[in-house]
Amino acid sequence: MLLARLAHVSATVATTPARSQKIALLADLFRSATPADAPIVIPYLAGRLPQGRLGIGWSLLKEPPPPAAEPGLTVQATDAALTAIGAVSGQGSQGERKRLVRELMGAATAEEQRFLVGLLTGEVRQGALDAIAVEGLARATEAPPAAVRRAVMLAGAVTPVAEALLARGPDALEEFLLSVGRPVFPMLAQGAGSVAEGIGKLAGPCAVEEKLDGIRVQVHRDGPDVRVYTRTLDDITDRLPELTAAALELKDEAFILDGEVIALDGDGRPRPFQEIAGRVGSRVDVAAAAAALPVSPVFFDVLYAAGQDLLDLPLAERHGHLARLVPEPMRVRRTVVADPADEAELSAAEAFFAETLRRGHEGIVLKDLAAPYSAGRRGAGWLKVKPVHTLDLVVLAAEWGSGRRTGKLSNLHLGARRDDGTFAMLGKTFKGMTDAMLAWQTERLREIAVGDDGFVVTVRPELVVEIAYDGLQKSTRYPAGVTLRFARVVRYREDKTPAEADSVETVLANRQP
DNA sequence: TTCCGACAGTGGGGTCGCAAT
DNA sequence: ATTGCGACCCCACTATCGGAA
Repeated sequence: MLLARLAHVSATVATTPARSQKIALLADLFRSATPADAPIVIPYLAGRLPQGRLGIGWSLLKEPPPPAAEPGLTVQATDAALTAIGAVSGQGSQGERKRLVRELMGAATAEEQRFLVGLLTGEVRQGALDAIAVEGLARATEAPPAAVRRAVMLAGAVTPVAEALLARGPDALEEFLLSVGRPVFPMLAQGAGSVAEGIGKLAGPCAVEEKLDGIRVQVHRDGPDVRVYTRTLDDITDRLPELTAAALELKDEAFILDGEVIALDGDGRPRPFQEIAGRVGSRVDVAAAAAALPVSPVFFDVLYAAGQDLLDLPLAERHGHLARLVPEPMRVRRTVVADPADEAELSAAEAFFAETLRRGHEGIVLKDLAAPYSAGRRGAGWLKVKPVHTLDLVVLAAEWGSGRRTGKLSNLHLGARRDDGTFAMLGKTFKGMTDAMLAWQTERLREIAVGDDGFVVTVRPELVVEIAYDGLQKSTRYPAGVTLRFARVVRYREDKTPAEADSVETVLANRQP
């Protein structure tokens, strides 16, 4: 198959708003893929490379060679070229990689170049990624969509499922069972505004668990063999020897556990997320990193134990297995609300939330005790509740948006007031704005603009905006030495002048101990 | 007919490792 | 030694489609 065909379908999908139509377009393409093309075509149309990330970013792609006039690249030749690029490494490799990338891009037509840039940077922006591609695969192979989705979640990737389906038809889905050693996509939580709101939404018996601010891990043990995976199913076993040791201490021979890795002070308080992320990211000298910051796993779910797949069991039963398998200090703290209509239980849940924050943790997760483990879904069965802080900050500048925000001023630079009347930038945000706010702020900011370099529009510091954020983190980038975590716009405060905005002192005083 | 679940898009900061400067 | 880039950790929020209610 020619790459031109994929690129054209991708471009068509991008301009088609209806999801049903996107699925039909993808299914058509998948049906005409040969067995050799399919393992390439399907991930490509899901916005993924079969090789995973290749270390090619904007810097290697920003000045493409002139496009080819006629399409000649096949899908398989493209895949072979990318595999070759991925294999180049070591001193002086950047020049060779650049040459190979230019060679590939030079063989591509303009439409193919656009597609390749999206694919290589991970931004295909066709309004269809994994989920829609999986629907298209189901349509093309006449397999039940729900069964295909489940197989993909259990396989941890689309490609093996696609290959099996195309080779052997819908019956092949039965091969995709939960198995120890093969990671599955973890279940995720949705947000809730408050404890009461979350419990109300679940509308049934629920667990209230501490939400720990670390790195999500899935730990597999099969006899002496232990593997540790991240949320995106990267294998990080070698970076966290403590987890292998912990898993081998448990009495069962085979299990899959879901949990969080954190680090604790001598007095039991959690270390900041940044430190744990640094530890988990350290690959070169693991022993030194482990000595400097030992980490502990805290488990909250079990997917496989006692020789069985537990995914479809209700949480209440899975937790029974967890409690049997994992000793209490290695389990997340929790309480249970048996009757959401019981005022006393509700206030106990509120008290648990407050206590969790006092202990220095991020928040809580409310979990429906009847819900199965929905691998890979941001299911309604788990709801996270975190405290929200707000500040009134001054807009210092704004960046021109991209994609559907092209032509709109989008990403705001936020400043806190200093005593001398200047402002200290605390970070940026593009979140929380409706289309109407985006249009309004574009107009308003242009009125007070003092400069535009084509990327950033600097403005007179006159507009005050209320910003919600999850907390402060240390920063070397911003002048106050801190930045806002997960900042988002709540509303503009046209009733406030910059002189009434929050000061740097106020921000630092609110810092968590 | 209205409501709501699931997706995709639009980017945020930090940290590590690697290659180039 | 320092700098820039890319991968991957954490992530919030809005708009939209289409099935559920």
